[in-house]
Amino acid sequence: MNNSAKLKCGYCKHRMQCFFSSLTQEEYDFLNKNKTEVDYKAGETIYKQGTVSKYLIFLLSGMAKVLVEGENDKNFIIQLVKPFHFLDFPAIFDNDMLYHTSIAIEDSRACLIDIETFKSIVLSNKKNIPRLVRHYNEFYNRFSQRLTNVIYKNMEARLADVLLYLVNEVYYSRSFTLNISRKDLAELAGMSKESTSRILSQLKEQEVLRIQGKNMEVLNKKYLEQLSRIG
Amino acid sequence: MNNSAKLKCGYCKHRMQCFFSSLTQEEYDFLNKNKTEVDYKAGETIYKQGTVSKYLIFLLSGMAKVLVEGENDKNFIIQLVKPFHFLDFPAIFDNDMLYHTSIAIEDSRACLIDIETFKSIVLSNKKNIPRLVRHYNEFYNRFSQRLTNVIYKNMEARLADVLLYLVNEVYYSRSFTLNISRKDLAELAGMSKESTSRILSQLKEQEVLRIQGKNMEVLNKKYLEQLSRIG
DNA sequence: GTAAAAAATTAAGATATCTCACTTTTTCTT
DNA sequence: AAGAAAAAGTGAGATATCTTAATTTTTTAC
Repeated sequence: MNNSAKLKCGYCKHRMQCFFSSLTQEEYDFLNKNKTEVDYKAGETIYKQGTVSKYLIFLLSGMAKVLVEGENDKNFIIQLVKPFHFLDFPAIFDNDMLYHTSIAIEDSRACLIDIETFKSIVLSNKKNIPRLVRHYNEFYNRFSQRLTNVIYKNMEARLADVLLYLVNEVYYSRSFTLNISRKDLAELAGMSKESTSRILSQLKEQEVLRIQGKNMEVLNKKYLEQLSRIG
Repeated sequence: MNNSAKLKCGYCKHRMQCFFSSLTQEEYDFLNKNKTEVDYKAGETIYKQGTVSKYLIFLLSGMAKVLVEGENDKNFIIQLVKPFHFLDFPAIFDNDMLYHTSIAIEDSRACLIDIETFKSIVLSNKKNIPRLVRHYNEFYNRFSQRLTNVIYKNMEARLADVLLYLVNEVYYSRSFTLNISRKDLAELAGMSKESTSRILSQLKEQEVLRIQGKNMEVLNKKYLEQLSRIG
């Protein structure tokens, strides 16, 4: 990982998509003074679960996965993170711990925001509070969703959910080139990579998917939506 | 459910254990004017997942369970809530939705705090923010823990976790009288009630537990802790 | 461009967990 | 206090999912 020219948040054209969409000029200046930008190569670990962080990490380009590390190289991926979103949020105003691991999927650039700076910006103006609380709501909602999926759904339904997630929230298209491995797909669905392969083959057979290596196209999205509901 | 005399938060002897431990006298007065106290009988539903709430619900006495409702009467209990803690938190500053269902386990009394009042108290003084954020951290941490348990652990380990939870965080004693059913135990561990019964019998056989109906005693806590780790 | 390494696929047997059906115990109702 | 209803316990067979191992395809490195 190495540094290079920093973006100036106050002038950033992506500002409106970002958590920091409506700060004052002083707040932007303060933020800029207390952030670092860092590059990560695909496969590189951004942070490890159980460590204390000095930063809030915000993705600027590329893509990363946030996961729970289990034993025997068995992980569970909670989400794929895209630019202008935070990776896992540390326990601010508490022990600043990070509860998950994050790994770059593509070559990525992240903005590391000093936690104390973030806290003082949040506290400086009460209009920032609803924004922060909505962030927690989203997080909570996503987590709740993931938990429900794993508990109640069978493999077919879980994999259908993953495919729909890719179409609707990651690639925004029914046809895409995967930047994650089959093992990652498996870890998103919370099952073994062998079961993932087998179900993908079935879906290909049934002409629900077209698959050629990393290229995929969802031919029958309705069917996936049905699978997601009834398994 | 029926009302009766309201507690005055500002004079409540339990104030220091409560979320609202350090408000100003005006804030307490404002809070008191905009809350309702309601009684629930054991088994009564306090709120349903997917509904919008006008209140934050804070438990004053008794006990409640917060759960995800699945199909065919198959639920997953996220936590048991004790007095002076919030039940599931609605998505404030957003759609005010509740994502889980809550049911009273014992006859209980809850304080229903008007959401707008809560929001204005939170925004009125920045010293309230860290308290709120810590609440979200706790929630997130607990959820993360639950997800990990369900994904990585086998039945023995999950049930051991539930028993340790009861000892360490619910009854604060190695011997206790259960106020929840075997089905609830199963729904805490995320498994069928038959499997729960079977494993409890095994643990009794191995003299890890003493069981007489609703009375239980953990005889070998070390063993449960070991089970929780290695399954 | 070829060899080596890594990733993906496939099939078969192993295992964990669930479901169903039945019995026993406990709780509730009158 | 008796009978009915609900909850808990038990065993056997069914099922979903994983694991292992062997094969094929893709990627990487020189």
